[in-house]
Amino acid sequence: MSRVLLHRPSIHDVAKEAGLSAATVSKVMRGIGNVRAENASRVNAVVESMGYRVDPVAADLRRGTRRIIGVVVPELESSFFGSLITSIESQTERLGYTLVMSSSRESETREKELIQRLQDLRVAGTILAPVRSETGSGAQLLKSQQMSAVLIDRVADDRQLDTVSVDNRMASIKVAQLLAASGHRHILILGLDKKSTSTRLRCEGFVNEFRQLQPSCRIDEVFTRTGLNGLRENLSHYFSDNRPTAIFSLFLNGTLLALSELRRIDLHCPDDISLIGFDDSEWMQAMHPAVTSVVQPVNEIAQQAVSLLMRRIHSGQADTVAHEATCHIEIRESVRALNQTAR
Amino acid sequence: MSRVLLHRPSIHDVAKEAGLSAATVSKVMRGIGNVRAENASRVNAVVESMGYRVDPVAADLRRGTRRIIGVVVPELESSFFGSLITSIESQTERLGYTLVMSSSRESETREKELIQRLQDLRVAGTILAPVRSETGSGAQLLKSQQMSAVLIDRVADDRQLDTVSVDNRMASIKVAQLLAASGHRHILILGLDKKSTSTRLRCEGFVNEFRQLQPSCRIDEVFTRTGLNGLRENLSHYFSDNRPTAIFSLFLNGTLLALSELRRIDLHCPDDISLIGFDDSEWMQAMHPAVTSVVQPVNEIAQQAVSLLMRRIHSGQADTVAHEATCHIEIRESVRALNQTAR
DNA sequence: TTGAAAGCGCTAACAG
DNA sequence: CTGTTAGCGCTTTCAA
Repeated sequence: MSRVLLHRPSIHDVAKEAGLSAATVSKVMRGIGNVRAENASRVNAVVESMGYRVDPVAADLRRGTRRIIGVVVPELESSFFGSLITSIESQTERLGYTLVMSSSRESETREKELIQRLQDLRVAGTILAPVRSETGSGAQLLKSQQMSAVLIDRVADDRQLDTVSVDNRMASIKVAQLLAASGHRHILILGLDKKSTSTRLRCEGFVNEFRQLQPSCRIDEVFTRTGLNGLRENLSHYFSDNRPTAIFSLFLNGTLLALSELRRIDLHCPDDISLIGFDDSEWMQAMHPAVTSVVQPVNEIAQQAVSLLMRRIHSGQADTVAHEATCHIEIRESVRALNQTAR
Repeated sequence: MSRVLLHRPSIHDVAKEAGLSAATVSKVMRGIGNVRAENASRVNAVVESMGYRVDPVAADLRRGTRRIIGVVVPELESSFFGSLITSIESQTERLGYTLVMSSSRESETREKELIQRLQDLRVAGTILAPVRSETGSGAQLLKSQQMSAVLIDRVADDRQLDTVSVDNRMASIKVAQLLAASGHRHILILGLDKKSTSTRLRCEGFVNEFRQLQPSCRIDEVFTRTGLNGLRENLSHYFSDNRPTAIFSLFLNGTLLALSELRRIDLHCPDDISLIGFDDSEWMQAMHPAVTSVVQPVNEIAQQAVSLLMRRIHSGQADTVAHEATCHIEIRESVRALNQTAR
């Protein structure tokens, strides 16, 4: 005897059709409370036939909670943040949260607006990967609004917010050890602007360790403030007078650029020069030579971020933790020992 | 005289504090209706001092609308979908919508679940970039639930849903024209599996046009069903007996792979062989040689998708449109004319 | 085991 | 111009 509904059925429509109350239907939907088996199955039948589905927004409103988590990243064009978000998504949806993610496009102003919007949405929690400029004004807002939040990736020490980052220094130390053990003495470090904390840590970690392992070493640095093309020019110029035996790139496109420049000046990798760089990419294993890289543990970062966020959401006050995930080096063909002697 | 509130202030808290009604505050917040200037500024003052912000979720509930748009893409790891989403985001947020995006991770099952979840959320509209398998079951769900939706990217003809795709055939025709005009006769086409519609169109478009322009041509094809590494093997094997004068890659990583393989067998690009490929990437212009590529108009796709979706949301019934955006070729150094004669 | 009533935070209709 | 009333769709007492 069901009338045709113009709009989607509400819990009351179901209740009416089943000859029960909305409260009972609600209990059945959530699988809790004591409902007579007979009534429960009647409700289920009606739900089925009407195609009823609980409106999570209305449910949240009533409950006074929002099963939403906000994520703000500086960009979505790179595979790093792409896979990070993908991983965060699978963590959070398992917990029943909906993700609202957006890109600040490296704009600090936009970052703040986005956080404000998340705050307006009354999200349960926020995961923020700050913009490069790192003045931390987004984080500031998170704190002043007392939002449950965790900072990831480009993270300055923070005493009020949980943070998850990668142990950049240790990763670079491992690179230094690898190259030193392979007999390299003359290294080129390739990077973009030197301002960001992670770049600085990667640089420092390498230089300190390498100098210690190979006191008679030479470490050159090629940086730029004018993007990839600027870096290419500097690199080109550098290679006109210099022949390091290994290149350590601090970011993905630097590795690609190095590959291209080596080609141009006809230096063979790894025969003439070794190459290792931060960030792994799908094509690296299919390349010739397959490229050795420092891989950031994206899943661990995501998993830690989500679990810290959950802790923060549920336990409110708690001591802040700063998790540092460990990178590992994916050894492939592009790094080779200098002197094939011995053994 | 304001008490300290434990929770965030509601519109009633503001009303009470301002000595007015919630309805009046609501009018002020939305900047509509007639409110005495004096009262309006009092409301604004209180709003300011209490830090009040409208709860868009509650507002939507009451209004019976959801200012949410759902987006489902097959993956977020590639820069294509990353920038597509970034572009969609800036379009939709200008219109006051919040984006809920997620990755189906190339899983058809997951795609359906995600759409179902968007339906549960009562989203105003959905933008779907279907998974590669293209059986269209996600699209089917969209239709059967009568959701406002538009399909993008990998799109089969659809009579019930608006679609936005790229004119793959025409793009490949342009590539054929470029290579033919440059005197090439022996071409290698590089691709992943040949099942997907866009791959097929790209292939067909090129082959037909090229054969017509250069009747005495030879077109080889190297594909694979075993990922990038499989493609590399096939490519390697191919080059042991063949020397085309140009390579046309149907996807981004293919271009990279070709570059690497050319390096391995010491063929110089573009002196010995020309290279052009689908999808543009930041590094291409910084490479040596800078890589000529077919660039998909991401912004146009996003803009069309959003405007078609809005039309669908607001005008409900309307004839379905299938928009095809035009690719352009970014000419750089990797393609060169064969015979530098004449002129 | 069930349902009536209240109300999450907001907006819309309408009477004053 | 303003306030009262009545919900949006749901969950949660709490009395029956």
